[in-house]
Amino acid sequence: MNNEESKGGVGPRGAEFRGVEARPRNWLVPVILLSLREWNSYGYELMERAAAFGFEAMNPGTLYRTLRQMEKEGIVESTWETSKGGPARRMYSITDAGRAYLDFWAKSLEQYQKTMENFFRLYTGRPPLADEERKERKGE
Amino acid sequence: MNNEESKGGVGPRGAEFRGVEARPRNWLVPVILLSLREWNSYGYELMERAAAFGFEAMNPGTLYRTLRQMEKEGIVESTWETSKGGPARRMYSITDAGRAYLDFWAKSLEQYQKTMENFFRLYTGRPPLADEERKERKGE
DNA sequence: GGCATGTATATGTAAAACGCACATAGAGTA
DNA sequence: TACTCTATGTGCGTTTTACATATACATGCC
Repeated sequence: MNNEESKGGVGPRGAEFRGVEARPRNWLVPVILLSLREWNSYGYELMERAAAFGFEAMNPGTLYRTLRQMEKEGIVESTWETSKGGPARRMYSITDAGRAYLDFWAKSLEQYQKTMENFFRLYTGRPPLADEERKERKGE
Repeated sequence: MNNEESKGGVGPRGAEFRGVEARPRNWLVPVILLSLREWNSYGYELMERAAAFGFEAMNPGTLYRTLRQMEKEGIVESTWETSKGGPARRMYSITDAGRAYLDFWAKSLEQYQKTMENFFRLYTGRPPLADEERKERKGE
């Protein structure tokens, strides 16, 4: 949130709230692994596929750095491909360790989905207390 | 993932995968705001409530620092409370800006929930390609 | 009194993740 | 030649977060 906007009292209503990014850390990793489980691919193509999972405005640097890191961890492997027309590509494929890692992510995400449902049950289900009730509770 | 474990080929199967944290960045913020929307509270109590939303092993430092940051941003406000027995508490309440912020978070989370459903549709719904098919696809 | 325990808040530091800007280069085409 | 599209990468600073540590009040117990 920007300071100049919150001063008014009501707060900002525009679309620009700072730090609201409703996806987990390293979300790119499971997305890449899921893509690679379907078919082998390379950075530039994976970037387009990632757009469908919340990475509409993806920075190339982030993707390529992530891929290198993943390879270092052994969850993907790559071969340098120079045969096709255009610039050379680094073709990636998922490893067995990568599949295990993806499974682990899936379990973790499933758990988190339940937590989010909890959140929404409280958020939508129970309306916030009226001013009077809140004031009493405050004195409590 | 640890290197020594991924060398075998199959990869680790234990519970210790590095960097898998399936909750969104700043998840603590909407959790606190939701709690404060119900009733005013203070750090120590908020910590216990956050446990129900994926913060079972919460570090106090993280929470208190987050609360201060949130106050600086104007989405919560606090008063120093010395009346009760025990150490003094900093009582927090949500502001109007905070409610707007929470609403924004909720929309963002809803969006992300759909993305996760997409993920699971691909993950569970469509089984991974068999080895033969993958090999063909690899050669393209 | 002295001491342990539970409650309550806070800082210091360092690593990891991430966004943004920028760099490099092959291939086709006008 | 110059321009564009494809393709891969590095440098750098900010933010987020985990972990360790510090402080202090209140209560009960010996």
